[in-house]
Amino acid sequence: MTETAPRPTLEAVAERAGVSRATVSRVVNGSHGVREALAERVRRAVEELGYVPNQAARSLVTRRHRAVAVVAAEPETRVFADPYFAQQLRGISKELTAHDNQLVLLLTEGREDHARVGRYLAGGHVDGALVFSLHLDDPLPGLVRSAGVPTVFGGRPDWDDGRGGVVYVDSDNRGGARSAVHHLAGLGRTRIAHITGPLDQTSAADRLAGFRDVRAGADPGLIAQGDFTPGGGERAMRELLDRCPGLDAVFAANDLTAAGALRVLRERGRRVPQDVAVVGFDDMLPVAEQTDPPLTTVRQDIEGMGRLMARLLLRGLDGTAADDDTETPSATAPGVVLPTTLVHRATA
Amino acid sequence: MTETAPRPTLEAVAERAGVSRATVSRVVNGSHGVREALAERVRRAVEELGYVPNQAARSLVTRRHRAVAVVAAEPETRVFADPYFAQQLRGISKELTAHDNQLVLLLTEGREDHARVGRYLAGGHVDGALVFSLHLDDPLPGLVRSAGVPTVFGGRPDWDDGRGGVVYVDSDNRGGARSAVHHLAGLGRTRIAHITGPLDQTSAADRLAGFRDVRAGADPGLIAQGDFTPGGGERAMRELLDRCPGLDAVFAANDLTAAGALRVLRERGRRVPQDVAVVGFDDMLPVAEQTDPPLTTVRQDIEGMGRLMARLLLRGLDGTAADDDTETPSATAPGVVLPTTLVHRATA
DNA sequence: GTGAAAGCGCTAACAC
DNA sequence: GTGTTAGCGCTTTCAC
Repeated sequence: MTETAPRPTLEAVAERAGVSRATVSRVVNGSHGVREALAERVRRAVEELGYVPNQAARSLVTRRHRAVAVVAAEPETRVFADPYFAQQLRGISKELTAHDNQLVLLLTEGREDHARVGRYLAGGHVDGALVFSLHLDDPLPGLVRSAGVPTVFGGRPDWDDGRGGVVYVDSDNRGGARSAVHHLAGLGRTRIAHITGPLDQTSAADRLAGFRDVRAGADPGLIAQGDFTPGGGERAMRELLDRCPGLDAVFAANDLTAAGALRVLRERGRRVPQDVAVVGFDDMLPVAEQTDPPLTTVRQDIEGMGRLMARLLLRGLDGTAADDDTETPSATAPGVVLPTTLVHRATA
Repeated sequence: MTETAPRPTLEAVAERAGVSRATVSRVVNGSHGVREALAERVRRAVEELGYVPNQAARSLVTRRHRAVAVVAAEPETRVFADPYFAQQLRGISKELTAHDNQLVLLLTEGREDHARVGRYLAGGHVDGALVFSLHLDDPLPGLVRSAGVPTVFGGRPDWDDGRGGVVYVDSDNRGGARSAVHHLAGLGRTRIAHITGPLDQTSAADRLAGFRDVRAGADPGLIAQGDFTPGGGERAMRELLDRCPGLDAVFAANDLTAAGALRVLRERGRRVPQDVAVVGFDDMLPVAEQTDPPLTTVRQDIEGMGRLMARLLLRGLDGTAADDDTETPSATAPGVVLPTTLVHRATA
């Protein structure tokens, strides 16, 4: 653990370049109206001294931090159960980095942490927040609101279906579900079952809604609750098979669930896809490609969601972000819903 | 995206409490030598105004940021392939939070990012860094060194086997591997194979070393290279079976590898554990409990590693951290190696 | 014990 | 165009 040497200041650079601090500041911040000759001298001095701006001093006057908080409830969401959150993080990180912003990670473990996060956000330490709020009664959204920090949500917050000006990014869960079920129906399957996710999460609720869109009058016995885990998928599949031995297709709310269902199907002697066709959701590669047989599933662009969240936030912060990108949605849209695509493998 | 209101300053609190800024500062920072009556008045004013210290202003004078960078190479490590890194992050987050430090996440995607990270670290934006460096020729460690930031590494850096003052936290990979192989031998197995991880990572190399410690004269044909993925495990297992059809045990370098090996074993008609006993490494619950049969494996306390890394760093920064904890290692130890334990399930 | 005052390093008016 | 100046909100000697 080496001791960190005193860094050169603007002052030092100015002296070395034989100009004023203001001029150095202008050059460093890329503002125009500095004669090229001078600018060059300054740049050289910066280089020679290894000058790096002191962000604390800068923040003190600009009130900008070039930092964004990412808030996620760790135990409640499936944050670490599958690579879902990790991929979003990756997208977020890329986008923030591209615009020279830092990522401050705030993980909450329970109620006690909420106060801390609220205080931090309200403390004006970051310019904005990216919040993952997937549960019905999540206190986080309210907290963030009252903290008065510009925020973009990951996943449709259930408490705001279009009224408020809540900005969020989500996958087209409902449309994706529809396409999955349509595909199954197109295969000639008539007894299509659905294993849901935990229905207090909007993504799970939306996928169920999509299923119902296509199978309006479906036998309720063909719907079983899962929880986005393989174990939940197994339980639900057994239940389904007991209730409706004649089912010929299953739409699972996510890939992990489908993996569990597949195991039970094999255990019960059903051939996939001949006897029972299966479609998942997510297209988590490590899961979907490793199932036996490989899983047909609905792909969502998870990393893209993360990138978009960051982009939207940055854009709200100032006119700085990614105007070059065609994906940028209309400025008035409260929520942005990314399309999904069906990936054909072997289970349906 | 609400507009953020102007926050109250120290000045405002001082005025309200009828004292000087200095006194408020003392109270806020918990320094002694302020009469209780005054202190109480100040606290009330802080409360009423909802005062939160401006960290930028504070950092400007103290040169401390109460922030730590976590640096990880995203594509190279298996950061997001399994929940390994996520769990470490969780441990780190908990520990940092407990000591009121923030976590700045720096993900690198390739060479281009190294310069950025180096600049950031050298820029004095954080008080220290937690760096995950698992590869032989990783440029990150060097970068961090020259940035002159207090650092703790995650995993034994290969380029420093005890000489320099490098602080790191690692699992007892070698000892854990030994216990796995001893267990297999204790079961009476005599033709024990090993599927390695990518040998440019110290963890994989150390596990191989542990295997060799116990099976000194082992037939080289009983060792096959994997890459910590299920696919790699499958390939290696096939290779092994082709070379030595009579093998009766396999020690896989991690659980994912073991999962792949298990599939091939079943496909080739070997019963587990009757014909071939299998032991993994990591005890990643979603994997180890879901294999068929459930996997016997070497558990490492991943979250604990993360916590310890943070604790060590914080301790180095000042005398602030976790002196209350018995796990804190001796001040002179360059690296800390956490014990592993064998978890018995059904494969061995 | 408490207050007054001097900066920390930077940006942004405002002069020149 | 470039320099001068006044703070941003806080901690910290140093008097009292």
